[in-house]
Amino acid sequence: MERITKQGTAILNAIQKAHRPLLAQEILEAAASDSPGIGQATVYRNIKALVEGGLLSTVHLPGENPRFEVAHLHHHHHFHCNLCNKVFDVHDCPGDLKQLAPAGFQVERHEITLYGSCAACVRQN
Amino acid sequence: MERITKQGTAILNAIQKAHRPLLAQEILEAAASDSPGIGQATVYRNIKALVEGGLLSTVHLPGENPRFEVAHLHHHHHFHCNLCNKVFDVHDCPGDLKQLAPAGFQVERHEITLYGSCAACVRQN
DNA sequence: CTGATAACGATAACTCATTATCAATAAACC
DNA sequence: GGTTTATTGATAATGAGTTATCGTTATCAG
Repeated sequence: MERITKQGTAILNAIQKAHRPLLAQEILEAAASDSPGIGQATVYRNIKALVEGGLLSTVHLPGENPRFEVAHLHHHHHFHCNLCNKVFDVHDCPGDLKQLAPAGFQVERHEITLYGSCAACVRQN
Repeated sequence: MERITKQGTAILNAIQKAHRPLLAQEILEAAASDSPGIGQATVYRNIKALVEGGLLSTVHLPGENPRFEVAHLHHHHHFHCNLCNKVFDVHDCPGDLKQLAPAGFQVERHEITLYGSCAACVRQN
């Protein structure tokens, strides 16, 4: 990725504007509005380069395909809307969860996924 | 699954004795000690029937293949050991996490995954 | 502007977990 | 014990996501 291309710009823009983690498929669809006819191979190629370059981070939710968002340094979690299936960042955290683990276990890290209805879907129902 | 077979018994026994969620591969290995030469197709077939029958529940952790455990009714979470890669049940829970979500979002459910070292691995290091 | 070549798009290939196929085996009813 | 047929095991096939291939296009240094 040494050259600046219309497709590469469309892909990065799509992710930056979303403010939430996107599936490869969602990135393809969003980038296609800036760069019609963009191929999925191009999307995968660019995502891979951006992740390796540290600009994007990969978000794994249970039982779902990876999503990608602009790399944040701060600790955060995710919310999956059961109605629109979009995923949103959750910037709050209950804090230390070490005490949840059984005796003798050492907790280094935790992941929390919330499920429910996002604000937009709540309004529509 | 109308008939009781050596293989089916070995599979269910392996899962019941584990007291933790097992991958299909782990079930195959554990059942093979009771029923040598058991095929992976048999493991998948039996798992599927047991899940459909409600005896097993499927556990999804972020970015990992499904695991299977004896169906619990009570709410619980999971711990993934970074050293041995085994997954354990965590019976404690911080409780209500509704307040973590952004304004306007309705939280119905949550999943927590803890990562670190299990008691056995802590002892060995 | 022009040449070198990075990146693209279409599509084939790959990976890996899971499922289907089918002949052989073994439950379980008689 | 004999018969029926559900289940097994070996393996081929499937499916979904991702990656490789390769001729074409387009970026950009000179």
